[in-house]
Amino acid sequence: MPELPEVETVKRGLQRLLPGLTVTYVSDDNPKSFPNADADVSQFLVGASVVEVTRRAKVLLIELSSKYSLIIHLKMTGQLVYRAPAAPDGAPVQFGAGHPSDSLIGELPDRSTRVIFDFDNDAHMYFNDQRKFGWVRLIPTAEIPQIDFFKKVGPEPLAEDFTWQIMRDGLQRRKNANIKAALLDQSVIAGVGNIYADESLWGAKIHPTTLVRNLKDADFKHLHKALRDVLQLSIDKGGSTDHTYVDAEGKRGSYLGFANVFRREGQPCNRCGTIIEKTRVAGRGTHTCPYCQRPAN
DNA sequence: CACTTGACCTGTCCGC
DNA sequence: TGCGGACAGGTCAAGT
Repeated sequence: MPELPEVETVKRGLQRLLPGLTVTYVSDDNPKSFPNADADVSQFLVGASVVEVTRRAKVLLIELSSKYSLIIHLKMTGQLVYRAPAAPDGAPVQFGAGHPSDSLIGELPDRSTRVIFDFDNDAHMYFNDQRKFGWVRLIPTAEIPQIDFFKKVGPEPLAEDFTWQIMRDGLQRRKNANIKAALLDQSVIAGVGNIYADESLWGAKIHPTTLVRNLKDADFKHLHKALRDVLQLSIDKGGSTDHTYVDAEGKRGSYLGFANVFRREGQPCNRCGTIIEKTRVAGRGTHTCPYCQRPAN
């Protein structure tokens, strides 16, 4: 579910809310969701305080004062929601408290809650995950760079030094694959998923089945700009919410209201009016304008 | 090695 | 209304 803009939105919310808070208790209902939440590591979790919340690719990192960090992957349906304690009558509502009016989710925990973190200010953070693909792990902060995923993950597409040439050279390692599969490859570019692959290819007027080896420099330049623009726009809109994604306060993102192709099959293209089609490319639902994005091979 | 496909889970939606 | 099957935004492992 969550791709780079969604994880970035969650990270920003948690970075405002968590630093300085101390973990007082952790419970989990599913060993898969927090495979090493046992006595070996809990001593580095309970009693530790949050130093900083960061993001790399689609992974959240919560650095703790114990020299350990929580690593969290939301995968398809994961949520990480902070709830402040209910305000006493007459007291001002705390930032991060439940917002019944605009929150997508209600009472927590609910049946998708897998892990609950309690903090010393009586707030809770809920890791919810309907499909149980996501996970939380606690590992020494110094060992993070040695994890296979971080060793092979590609560059951050919004980094200042992510030039179109770097993007071209990375994608050309997958020269015989189609461009959609290459964009989804986390070792080529970090954080791109199905939504922003489709949106950026529409922006660059490239058909998703086009083989990477058939793309020209002009295509890579257009794709580079389209990808960065669409990721930044989505972050500005708080990410995309289809049905399960919410930010750190349980609120939906509004990017899908600005999407040009994703989930718009049967509707007219915003550029030329041709009806948007949905097909299957690289094993994923894929949205294109058949006029703007004509297959090149 | 490069590339594609299936599996992991649960919930929802669509057609019969 | 009920039921089976397809599908869902991510990543691995296993297959060709």
